[in-house]
Amino acid sequence: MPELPEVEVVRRGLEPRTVGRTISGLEVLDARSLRRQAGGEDRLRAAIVGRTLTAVVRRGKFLWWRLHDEDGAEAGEALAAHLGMSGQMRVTTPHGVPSAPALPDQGPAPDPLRHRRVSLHLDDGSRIDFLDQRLFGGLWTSPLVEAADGRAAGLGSPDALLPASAAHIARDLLDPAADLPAIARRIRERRAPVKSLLLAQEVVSGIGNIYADEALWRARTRYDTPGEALSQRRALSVLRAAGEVMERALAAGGTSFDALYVDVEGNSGWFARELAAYGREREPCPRCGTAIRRVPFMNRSSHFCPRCQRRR
DNA sequence: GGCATCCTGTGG
DNA sequence: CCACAGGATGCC
Repeated sequence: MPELPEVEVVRRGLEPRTVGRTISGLEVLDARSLRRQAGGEDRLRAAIVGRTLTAVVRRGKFLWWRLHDEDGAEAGEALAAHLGMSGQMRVTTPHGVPSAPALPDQGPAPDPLRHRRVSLHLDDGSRIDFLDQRLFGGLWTSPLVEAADGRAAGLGSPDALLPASAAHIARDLLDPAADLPAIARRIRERRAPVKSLLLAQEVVSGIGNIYADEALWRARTRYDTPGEALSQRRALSVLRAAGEVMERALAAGGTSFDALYVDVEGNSGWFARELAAYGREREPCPRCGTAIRRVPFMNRSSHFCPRCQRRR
């Protein structure tokens, strides 16, 4: 579940079901999901089994659990997770899988545990399953470091500690500590197309291909406008548009095109219906009626209205 | 800073 | 068979 709103939906699902529980076991069905774990499965198991999950935190698309030892001491490292293109976190309880509905009118629900790669067993008998069709995501531990500005590291914890492996990730647009004028200035220092800057997680995090196209549509700006061609005002308007569209998507439970993108109970989000540009090639622009175009961009696609989105 | 690369799967 | 898919990274 790729972009910020979908990851935040997962974080909110995990929080009440995992915080305060202790990890009692680790099951690795596919070691490729541990690619980022130094020392592999054995080291991961040694680092997490017996420890208690005390917070679930998110910055951009990175998630992590804070860990405490049996004696209550901070463990000094986090259990980090990234969902990649196709990762899911699913919670199962001792009473069985909490039903797995997909989108409406989609026929029979697929096997809810297809592509299960790693499971965490918790002391209350529940299980967190990490599912990942394409294996771009994963789980790993990483030592905690202090955020450069000393502010809360992400959503879900008040302190400034974050995993070293996420320390290069900028703050996201739902983070109260994000400095929008400063982000806008960084965008304007660069010649690269504004869309690639929106996707650069070290500039501003959480935005992916869907919400980049949606933000640019809302701000009436073309994907290939050079960052340096934007006024401060327009750069800020693009960032505000991105923040707003992600807020709205979060309120709708995220964007789901198929059963790959679901919350911890297997439910889809409903924001796909509200997308104006992404995935709407040849459909009329909701603002001016011109057909939305799709063009190749950076090994993927950009969707835009050729009439009301301008280079500026 | 742009591009291939890591993967599996679906749809035409 | 080919194109395409919500991402991050490592390498010129």
